[in-house]
Amino acid sequence: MAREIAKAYDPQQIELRWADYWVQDALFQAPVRRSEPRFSIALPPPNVTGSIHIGHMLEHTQIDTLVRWHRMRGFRTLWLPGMDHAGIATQFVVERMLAKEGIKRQDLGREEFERRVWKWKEESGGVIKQQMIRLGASCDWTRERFTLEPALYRAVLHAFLQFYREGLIYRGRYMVNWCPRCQTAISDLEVVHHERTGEIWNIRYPLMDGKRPSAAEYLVVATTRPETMLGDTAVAVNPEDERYRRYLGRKVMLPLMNREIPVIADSYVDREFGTGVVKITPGHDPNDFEIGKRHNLPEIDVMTDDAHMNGNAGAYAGLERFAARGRIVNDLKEQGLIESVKEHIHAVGTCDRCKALVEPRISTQWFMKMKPLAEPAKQVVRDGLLHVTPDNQRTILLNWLENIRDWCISRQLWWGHRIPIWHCADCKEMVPALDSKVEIVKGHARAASVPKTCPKCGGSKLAQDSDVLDTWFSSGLWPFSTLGWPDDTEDLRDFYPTSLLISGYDILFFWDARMIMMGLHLLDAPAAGDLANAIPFRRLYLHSLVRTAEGQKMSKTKGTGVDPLQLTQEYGTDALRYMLVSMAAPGTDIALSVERLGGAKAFANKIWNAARFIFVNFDKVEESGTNLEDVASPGVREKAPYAYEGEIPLADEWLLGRLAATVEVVNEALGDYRFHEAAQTVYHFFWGDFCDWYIEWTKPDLQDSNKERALVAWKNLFAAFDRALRLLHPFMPFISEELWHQLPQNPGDRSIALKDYPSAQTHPGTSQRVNEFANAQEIIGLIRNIRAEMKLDPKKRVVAELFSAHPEIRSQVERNRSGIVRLGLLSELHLKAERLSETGGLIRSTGQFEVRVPYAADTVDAAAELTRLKKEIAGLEKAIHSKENQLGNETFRNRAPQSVIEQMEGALAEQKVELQKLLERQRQLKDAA
RNA sequence: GGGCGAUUAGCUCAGUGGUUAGAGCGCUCGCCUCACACGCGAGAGGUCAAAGGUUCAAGUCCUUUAUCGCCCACCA
Repeated sequence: MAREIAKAYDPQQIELRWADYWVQDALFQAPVRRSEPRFSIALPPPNVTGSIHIGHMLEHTQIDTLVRWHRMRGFRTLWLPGMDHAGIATQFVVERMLAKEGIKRQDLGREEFERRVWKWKEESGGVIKQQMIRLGASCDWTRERFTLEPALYRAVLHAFLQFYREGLIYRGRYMVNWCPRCQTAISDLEVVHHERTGEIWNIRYPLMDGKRPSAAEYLVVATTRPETMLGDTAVAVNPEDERYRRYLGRKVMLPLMNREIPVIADSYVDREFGTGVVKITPGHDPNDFEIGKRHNLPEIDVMTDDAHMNGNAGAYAGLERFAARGRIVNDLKEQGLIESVKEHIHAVGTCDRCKALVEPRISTQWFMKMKPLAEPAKQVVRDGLLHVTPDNQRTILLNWLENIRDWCISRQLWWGHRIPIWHCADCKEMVPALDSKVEIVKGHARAASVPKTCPKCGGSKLAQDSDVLDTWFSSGLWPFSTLGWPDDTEDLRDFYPTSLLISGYDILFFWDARMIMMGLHLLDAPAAGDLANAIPFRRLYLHSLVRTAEGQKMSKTKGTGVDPLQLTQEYGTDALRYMLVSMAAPGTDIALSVERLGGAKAFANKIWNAARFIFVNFDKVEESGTNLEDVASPGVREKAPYAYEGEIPLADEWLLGRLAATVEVVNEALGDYRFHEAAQTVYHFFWGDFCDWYIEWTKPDLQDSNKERALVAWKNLFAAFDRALRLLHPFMPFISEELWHQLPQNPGDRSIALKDYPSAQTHPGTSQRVNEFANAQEIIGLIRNIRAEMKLDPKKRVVAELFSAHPEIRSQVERNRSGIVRLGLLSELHLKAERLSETGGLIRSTGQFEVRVPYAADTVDAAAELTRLKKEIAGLEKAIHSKENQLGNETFRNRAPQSVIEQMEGALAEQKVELQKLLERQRQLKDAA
């Protein structure tokens, strides 16, 4: 019966089918509480802001490769998926959509707006899940989580209340980063600094002369933001600065505002910079805020939430901040108070999300004390309880933890976890939720144990804080909240700490560091000091970022983003996965390459066609009465390799040896996240070893008229193919699954993903036989080289001669004569008893043997051959000299390891023999000419 | 301003102190050989950014320089 192997490899035909199958049958549901070693990993939850991009694809491919690899090696494997509500980002997306209808969120009101965002979340989350399924992520969808679902809201409440009780969360009026577009405070991390060329204005502040500003005396201050001067409450000089000492205690007139402000001394001021006089605006500059505190200066906020000038801005009230700047500069000019304007390069802070210019501003917000939390985190990172790859990221992380500052966790948004604090309208007391219970109202969670009366004044007018938490607060709980924390669940006991976190290095501080700190703090308590079991992941791998072919960061707004689904349709998911993984060397970003993608597809195509070869040819065998079951059933495959006449055929043994070696390299490489190395090794095994040599070598055996011989060949081939597919599976899950199902399987075996990974210990092969095959390969290579050099008709069979001084090699050649003859396209192969003559033939040689194809004089370009020889001789001489030098060096002989010396001596001896041959051929060729 | 990284074949990049430094793509030559032209076979192509140092031995470790990136940072 003919197999159904389509003539052309068409990933579209197979991938969707298996993607659905894997999910429908819940093949990747993680079993609880069994004895095997476990491997658990939490998916970095994608934001529900849209769809999967190529960066997710890289991340998911790397995770999936490791997850499938572990699962196949017998680990009880959990990959827990889910999504992040992504407060500010999602709210931004929905607001933008509403804006197209001309609606603002305030028009809808909080409740209706939240309803709209939920609706969006359902759509976007659904799309992302479908994409992930389509891309073959082998996660456990039965455990899918969402950061805003009731169980996770409960975890947030629990964590918040604990931190609050412990005094690690506090509320206060401080300078924060304010995004006027998003109209919320944002954390330091969410401010992205950009170098921009702007202007710096030097402005004269007249000194007060009694009751009136002096016409002649003034101080010059510099500013890049003239609009903030309306909030100035002092000017400052360095206390050591002789130039200005005499002005201390005097006042200047703040231009435009007609406000007298003092000249103060503060060591913060750099005498060397500018004029050495600084205007102090405590309401709009973080440093000035600190100085203001030191000197008890008033703080004047001159702007509104949306960055217009407010009532404190005098005549400029109502103007947008940059319009105000223009007007102010103009007015100062008219009054002759601008001393000079210069171009100035400085870093401006922008909102990570919406790119608006961030305004430093005093505001009442919630903060988290980070220093106490950072200490244990530093410890686990420093002591290696948490293993970080690449290593340089470890330093970066430690550095950041060392310099950590408090975290502003409140956001003036509507989409997120509402802060579980109630404010008493009468006495302003803050009352936390009584416990972390949640109730479901209209399908969504909220705190259930709401305080009804104020414990301080007994008042009953309690209103919940209107702010929500920074989205990273809930993300920070992800590795344990998803497993049921704060309850002591079976999943939590079984899968926590997770084995590994794979994330992009761009969110190392945002997310990874916070998970470490929060996990250590919140889960440490029961076991008192047992950091190793509180840590949220034992290993951390920071993957690279995918860039455009030009090396630019991908960006949707610039249109340089790439849709992975589209690439999938064109090249296949397996090809895209393979391309990403094969380029994923730790620590280096990936430039997306269409060429590499094409190469990856060619690889998939190669695999497909190898399968076609096997099955199409087996059809012919089947016609003669042998069933597929007879040679390829799981039981038959398992017992391979099979021997013929008491000996395992050379190619079979060699191939299995290569497989074992490949598995060993793959295991080591994946264990160290060297995905590229693992992928390339697999590639060379399958293409080079399996297709180019093994299949080519065994073709005649498969058709051997001796039925027993043929059956052995088929059995070994099917077994090898099965193992090769399993080797490939973590990298290319779809094609390997598809082809694996073409083999007979036990009824209970539902997927290759649940079968064993090939072992490096099985049939590593004896070095003797592996070497024998390698020699045959080398001889064939020499023959082919001669043929190409002589420009022989590729179909023309020729006579060749072979000489080797080693009896073992001579007998090897006898044993493998037919293969050499066939792959070298020879008519005859003569084993000679003495060195081959250069005249009348073209010779290629190694230290071990030499091969000669006799020629008619006109088939070879003697001059070209001489050039080639000369070059080869030069290279060889160089190598020999360097070895002789080293070996002649006494210190080398004393200090180098014995193995290195022996290896070198062996190689030197061989190279010397080879050099003699080359020199002799050169001489003969010259003589003939 | 502080920190981190990169510089290797035409291009994109691997490379764990130890034989004459590798891969993919591209290039050259020859082949539609009954699995595959997304293929087969054979080749060409590199004073490893520069200089100095450590070492028996350096693409690999150290120092300096140059160029290009990235991250962090409150210099008006």
